[in-house]
Amino acid sequence: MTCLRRIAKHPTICLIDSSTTLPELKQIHAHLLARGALRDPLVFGQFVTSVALENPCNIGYSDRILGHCEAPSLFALNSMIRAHSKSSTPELCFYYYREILDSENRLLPDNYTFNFLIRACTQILEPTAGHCAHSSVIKHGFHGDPHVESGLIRMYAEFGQLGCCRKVFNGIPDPDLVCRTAMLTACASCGDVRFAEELFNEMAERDDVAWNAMIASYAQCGKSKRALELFHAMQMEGVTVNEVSMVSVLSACSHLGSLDQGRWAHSYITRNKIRVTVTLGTALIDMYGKCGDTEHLMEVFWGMKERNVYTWSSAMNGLAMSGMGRQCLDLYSQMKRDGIVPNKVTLISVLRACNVVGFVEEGLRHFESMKGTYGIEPELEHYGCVVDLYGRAGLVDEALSFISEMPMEPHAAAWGALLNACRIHKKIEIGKLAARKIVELEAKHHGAYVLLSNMYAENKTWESVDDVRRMMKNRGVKKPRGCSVMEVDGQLHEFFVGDISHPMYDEISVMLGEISRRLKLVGYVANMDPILFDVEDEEKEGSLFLHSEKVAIAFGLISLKQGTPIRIVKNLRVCLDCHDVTKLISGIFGREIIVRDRNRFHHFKGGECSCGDYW
DNA sequence: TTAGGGTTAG
Repeated sequence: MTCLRRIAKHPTICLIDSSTTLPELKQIHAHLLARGALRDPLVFGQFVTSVALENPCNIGYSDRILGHCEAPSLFALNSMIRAHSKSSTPELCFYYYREILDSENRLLPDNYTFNFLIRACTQILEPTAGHCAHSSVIKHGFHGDPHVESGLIRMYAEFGQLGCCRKVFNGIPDPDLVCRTAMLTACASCGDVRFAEELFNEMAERDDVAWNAMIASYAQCGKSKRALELFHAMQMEGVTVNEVSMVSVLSACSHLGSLDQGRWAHSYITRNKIRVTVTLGTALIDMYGKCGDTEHLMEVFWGMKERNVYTWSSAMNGLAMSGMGRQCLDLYSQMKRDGIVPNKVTLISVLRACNVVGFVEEGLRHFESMKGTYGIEPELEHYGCVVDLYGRAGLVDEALSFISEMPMEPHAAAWGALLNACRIHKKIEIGKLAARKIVELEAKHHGAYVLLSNMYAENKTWESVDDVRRMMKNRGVKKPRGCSVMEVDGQLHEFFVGDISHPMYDEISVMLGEISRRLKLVGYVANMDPILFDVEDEEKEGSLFLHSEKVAIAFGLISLKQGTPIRIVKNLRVCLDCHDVTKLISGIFGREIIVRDRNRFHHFKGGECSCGDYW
């Protein structure tokens, strides 16, 4: 097909490809002009199209050629809209659309025009322009075109306007598979995964793309288990699995922190010779990072032939999460040496890396470089990282003045970072201020109450602890239920705080007793502070030993053979007592325990934790 | 001679 198309082109135009430079283009252009070839509208159209599409750097050259052309064809103008819709200048599509409408040779836009124009509106995320384009579609009678309709569904989904997606979809008398799949994705991305499911179930025929769309929808909305189940159903149906399916599967494994299933997915890719594209490689890196396996993360990373900014950022994020700040910063230097330009996401990993190793000066330098060197405007997340950076280093006053000088309204997370620092460095007054600010911003932010109460408790000001508790109850603030997940033989086991429903709870209970006995032998005294702020379950149970990660560890000790690390994923931050106990268990039982909490990994080994007791 | 649905990092 490609061959035929290429033969259809003028032989000189066939020389233009993605590596063609501007001087080479000028030569080709001069050659065609000298032979009068460009007088043929077909050759002219092919020429501007190739110039604009083959190498995005040359779009400007096509713009200039078109500027000198008295009556460009619809094909040439459509090609320019198409090229700009994919470029960094999608707004120029509207200029060319206007050129069509105002053309001296009375051109009329066709279905191709609208298809490309809709893509441009999607690209620039401009709902007003999108609605105008939609009106023009109707005015010119192209609303029945399936290419245009699916484009509109995608566009409205990007705008988050699910109602508009529905209107378009419901207006199609007999939507084809492509439109149904576009609608399925639109629903899921706008938060209605149930309707997406309904559409999927109603499909009379489903191809690999439809299956991939449904799996991706589950993975993206956090229904990771469901995504994996659907993937297995897809295999059972004999539908071809490709690299797109595997990206979503890996993303689900990352979310679950399920290393066993992630490893299985990796071996599936190898066994089935699935092409490891940049995207798939990045998903593998992300999976290993989020499962705390930095060794395989680096193995995949260095094994990749091509790496983009996503690949580097994923690897850096994985290292930072595991507390390997130095390695993360080394990778950052290497990335820049390789000519990859960092973006705002990369910088978050850089700042977090500085955080975990306590490099305040270096962190501030990178923060400054964002705008100064890379022209990236720091966002709330970056400011939050700097507050954390100061706070962890004990520079609480500096953290406070940094927040006060932020160019935008600080968000709850920035104050939260300060509050955490105040708790650790025992700065009650600033802590109170931070907590008040958080509650002002988010009245039901349970973390603020918990940290504040914790701080009072450590300071032994019990009346204030009671006040905070009362405030929480009056305002209906509830701490989310603690949950730890661990995997044994590919099976996920969930443990909720105070939950005794696990079928092996009797054995777990015996192991908890054994842990308790051995902890006492080494002189462990329960750190009772955390119990003070758990106004819900844990207090009622009256025992810190019901915290979900302790139960999960006990289960790990009895169900995983010696030498196998115990890997746990927790939905909240690890509490002080669990952290102390886990360190001790790792020493007493000689087990490596890896806990992923809400923020990072804690690698417990030989009585120590990789976070250095700062989290 | 040009088009539509599914995939990656905070």
